[in-house]
Formats: sequence, C-alpha cells, structure tokens
Amino acid sequence: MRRAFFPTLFCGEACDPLELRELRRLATQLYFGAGKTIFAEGDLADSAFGLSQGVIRLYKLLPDGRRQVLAFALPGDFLGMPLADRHSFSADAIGEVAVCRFSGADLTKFIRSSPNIMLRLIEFATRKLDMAQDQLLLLGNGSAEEKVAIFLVSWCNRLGRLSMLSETVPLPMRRQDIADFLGLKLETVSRTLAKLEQKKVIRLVPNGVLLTGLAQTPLVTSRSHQPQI
Amino acid sequence: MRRAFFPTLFCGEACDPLELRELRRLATQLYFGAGKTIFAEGDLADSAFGLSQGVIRLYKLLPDGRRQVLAFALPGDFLGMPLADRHSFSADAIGEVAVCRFSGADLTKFIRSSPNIMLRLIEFATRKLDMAQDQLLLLGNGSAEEKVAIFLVSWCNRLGRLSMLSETVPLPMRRQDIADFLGLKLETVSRTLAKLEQKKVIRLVPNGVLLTGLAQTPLVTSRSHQPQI
DNA sequence: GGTACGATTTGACCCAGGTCAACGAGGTGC
DNA sequence: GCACCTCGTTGACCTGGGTCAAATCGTACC
Repeated sequence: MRRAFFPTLFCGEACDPLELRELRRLATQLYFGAGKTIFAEGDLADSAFGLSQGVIRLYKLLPDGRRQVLAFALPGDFLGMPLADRHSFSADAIGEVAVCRFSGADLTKFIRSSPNIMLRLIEFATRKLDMAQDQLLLLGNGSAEEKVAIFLVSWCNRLGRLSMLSETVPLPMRRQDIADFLGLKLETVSRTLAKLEQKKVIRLVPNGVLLTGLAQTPLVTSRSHQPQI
Repeated sequence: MRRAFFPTLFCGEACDPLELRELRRLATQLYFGAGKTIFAEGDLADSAFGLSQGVIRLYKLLPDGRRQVLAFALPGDFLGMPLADRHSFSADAIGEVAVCRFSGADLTKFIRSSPNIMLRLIEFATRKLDMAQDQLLLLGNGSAEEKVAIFLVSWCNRLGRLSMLSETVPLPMRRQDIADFLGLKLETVSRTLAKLEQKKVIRLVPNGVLLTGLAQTPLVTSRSHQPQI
C-alpha cells in the first residue's frame, strides 16, 4: 500500500500539470479488504474510482445468481465511466485494495470545464468499447481452450506492461472468477488448465502459472486484447 | 429512401441549431445495395457514418472465418466512434441502405471545437459500452432459448421506438446473422424459433415473426438491452 | 502437530447444442 | 415450365462442456 497510484487515464504528456494538481486535490485514498464491495450495479454513481493497488473484479449479476465478470481491473485502471448517473456493474476487491475516489460533483464540474479531459474520456471509452467487442468475439466463438489460453496471454501482457511480471505469473482471482469471465464453469477452467499443463504450455503453481510457451490459436492473433476497464 | 435521417446522437434539445446546421453541411448522403460493405475492420476511419435508412450488420471476423456480429444498426444509429483512427469492426448492408457520411477531418475539427458535442459523445460511448456489457452477460450466461427470446424482445423494442413496428415484426437479417450475433449455429436458431412457435410465444412468417407473448426469462428483466451501435 | 474449511482437482455421467446431411420453399433467369 | 440457387427447416447422431460427487490440497487457527 505504498504511494498513491493515479489513473493512467489522467496521466501522460497530454495532461496539463495544473489540471493534474486540481485532480489530485479531488482524490481521496481508500482501502478495502479482500472481498469487499467498492460499489454495486445500480448504485448512484456519486463518485468515480481509480485503482491504486490490488486487483478488482467488475461484474454483473442476474436475479438467479448467474454472474458475468466483465473485467479484472489492475492498478492504474479507471473504474466505470464518469458522468454516468448510475453504476452499470458491481466492483469488488480481490485481496487487499487501495483506490482513489473522486467525488462525483467536483469531478463532473472539472470534466465539463476541460475539453482536454473530455477528449481523453472519449478515447478511453472508445478503447473500452473496443475491448468489450473483442471479449464478445471470444465469448461467442471461442472453445474452452481458446478462452483460457487467450485469458492467460492477455493477463500476462497486462502485468508485463505494469512491470508486475516475475518468472511466475500470479493469478490472484479464483477459478470461479475466471470461469465467470470466460462464460465457462469452474470445473472446465480447471480441466482446461490441466490440459494446457499436459501440453507443456504452462505449469500450474499455487496462485499462479508459469508460461512455458503459448501456442498461437486463431483468436490470440486478433489484435489488441488487453482487457482492462 | 425518402428524407435524410440524421444520427440521433446529434439530435434532441441539447444540440445547438447552429451546430446542427454546420453538421448538415459536413454530411453527404450515400446509398449501398444489399450485402455491400460500408467499411471494414482495420480500414482507416477517415470518415464517420450515420445510418439513414435500412439495416446494417456490424461484425468482426477471425482469420479462420468465424464471425461475431456485434450489433444490427437501425436508422438513426451512429456507426463506430468518431476520433478513432481505424474501424474496429466491419459494417455491411442488409438490404438497401442509405447512410450519411461525415468527412473525417472536418468532423474531427468540429468535434474538438465543441465541448457540447464532446459531452454527447461521452454519453454515447457510455451507452454503447453498457450495451456491449449486457451482450457479454447474454453470451456468457444465456441458454439458446434465452438468447433468441431476448434478441426478439430487444429487436422489437428498438423497432417500436422507431415506430417501425407493424403487426408482424420484420426480421430482415438472415438466420446466420442472428446465429453469429448470439454465439449459436444457424440450425440452433432455426430450431429454437420453432420451439418458441410450438410454445405459442411467436408465430413464424416469411422474413419476420409475430410476437404473441414473450415469457419473462431471468435475462430479459436485466434492464436496458437495447442493442444498437 | 491436528483439525477445519474453502479452493481446486479429478472422475463418471449426461445433455444442450453442434455437425452433417437431406429436404423443401421461394426466387430468378431462360 | 424448368433448371438452378440460396435460404430455411428438420432429422439423426455426436461431442464439448456442464453436472454431480468425491477426493485432495492449502492455509489458518487451535
């Protein structure tokens, strides 16, 4: 829980230092324990969140309990879209988590006053939309093996970009989370991982995997695939 | 092919009449025959399109030919996100189609100069994202029957909103398109429709259906579901 | 150490939906 | 009319992944 990590959405050369200072003023750091809910679908979106430390799962629930995990958020990710009036999905902590919260009213005023920030938001949303569409492609057309393999590849690409990649790739989420992300059952995820291990593509270790070489399946080559919301 | 239909994104009370006039100046009307491609995934997004008349299917292809239909666009829909540099999916006409094209450079300049329009774009993208996430929920968790039923309900809600709903609901797209939209095979779509007809929920007619009462399955109740891009 | 409890793996079986193939209903051109 | 072609339907069969149940592993707490 070291230093405050700011949403990358607001970082980079394009962001005015003055605006950044203003933003920092709006942000407060919050901590959540494992399994705690940051916000739930349907909640008034009276504030916006950036993830500083830890991993968060974003998901939707059906009345009968079925769940679709939309994404796993990593440090730097922004949660949800500012300016929406209600959250369209739930978010809860996987392990310990630190987030920075932006109070809604102030953030809204700030965004509306800055064309610069609005442009970044449009680009942000465009990227999210693109990723959601890649995910649709995967859910609609992938076999269990393709789904799991692509999930692993994309997960370690993301960790790599954050320099959080050691020899072994950590998988902090439960099998059930992966299953709900990929539209599979947890037994199938487990079996598929075992199958990949037999093929010498990965090696399973407690709370992680070791990638020893991932075959290129048709879906893997499909551009981007960097699920992060 | 009557009058020019303008993207609803740019309509409504919030849009300044002066800006609207400017936009109209940027738009040119184009016509495409059945099956013609308006743009393809990966193309330079040097212009943006609004659909005036007809139906368009938006989709992604895999190298091996598998296809995911992302949405069926109806008149008033905007195709793709402005400001992106490349199209992230393909679009082609189902039947005869009229679109208005906005030249990219001019549109970009116009958007960047209008905070008003940028805000609308953010809201637009937020809605699209929300819809994509509902679609993920459906693809990941729905049975064939749920998928088809929800598709029908949502399709006729959209037609209803456009007052394009007569006694019988037109289904201008092929079974294969519906299948690729729902992550099913065309035989399954056909069988499922037949099953729904046996249950007296619908009646099949050439190029359409007659809804005689659609049961509320868990997924149907899941808010919104107004696929349109 | 030992016990308890949740997460994961593994096995045996089943079924929704995929696959393959035949058939039928409209169109269209000659 | 007839040949041809595409789209849709239907049937028979198969299989990938779901379901149910029983180990096994890991970790935390006595």
